[in-house]
Amino acid sequence: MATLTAAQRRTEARTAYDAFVKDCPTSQLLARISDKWVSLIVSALGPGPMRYSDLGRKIPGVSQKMLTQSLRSLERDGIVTRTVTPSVPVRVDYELTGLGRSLCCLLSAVKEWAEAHIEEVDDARRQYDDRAATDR
Amino acid sequence: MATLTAAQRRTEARTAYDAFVKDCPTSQLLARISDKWVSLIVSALGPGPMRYSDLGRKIPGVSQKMLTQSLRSLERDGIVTRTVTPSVPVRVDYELTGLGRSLCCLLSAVKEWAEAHIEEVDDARRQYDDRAATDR
DNA sequence: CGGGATCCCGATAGATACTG
DNA sequence: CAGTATCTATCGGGATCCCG
Repeated sequence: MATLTAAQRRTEARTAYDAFVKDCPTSQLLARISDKWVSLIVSALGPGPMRYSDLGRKIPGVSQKMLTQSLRSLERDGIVTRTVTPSVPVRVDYELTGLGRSLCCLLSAVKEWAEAHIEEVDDARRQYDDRAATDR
Repeated sequence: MATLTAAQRRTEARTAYDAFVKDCPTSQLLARISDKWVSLIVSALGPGPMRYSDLGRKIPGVSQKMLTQSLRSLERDGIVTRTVTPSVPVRVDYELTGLGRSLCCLLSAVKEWAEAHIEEVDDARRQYDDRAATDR
């Protein structure tokens, strides 16, 4: 049927596609754990439980907002536990669950990969930039 | 010196801190590869080279903009190669480099973890949400 | 026509200030 | 100490335009 405009066809395809994406929530989970802060937090919690402020200090450049937000999602996802000790002042500890520990191994591996290959990547970047500069 | 205001002291601390973060570019690299689209793209390229449009079709929900942008950074970082075949129409293939393949193993493992544990996470979410609802 | 650049806009991250 | 509130800057998504 040629009476459909290109825009209509695109909209239809998109609708069908959105339904498909909803059926496949793995993408959502992958998006969550592929988050920059999440990987840093989970790696940081690997050795053992930590307090909120310790996490903030250990993780370079995280804002309180993102720290709180990431920890909340991780708690909701059953990857960390949040333990409040009602002393004065309050003390809040975060710890990996079993699920979290199994994830920690993988994310730590990624973190170590980054540390191990940072030089190669840096070289590649310089080459790329030089090339781009001379190509004009 | 007590003549510094709290704001000044904070600014100083921040300046020193920024320098430290710049000295530690590992965070930047980790941020790059911990990106949602990057992990999907690298995993998708694992089996072999792919065309731009095939990637767009294989990866759920990626926009052209992010696809292009992510591929450019990955190319710059020496993780993928971009090969243009000047036919009509043009054909552009992307392929993992050796560096990219070493990363691919790790990211695929993360992706598989997500697929394997999606149910546990879903259960945890439901529990968390129920708890939150009844806690009021 | 495939691959990509551009513009516009809503969503989201970050900095800062404030609070139980 | 462990957050919340608020404001702004940046980023992602969608539509549109472009070029070979």
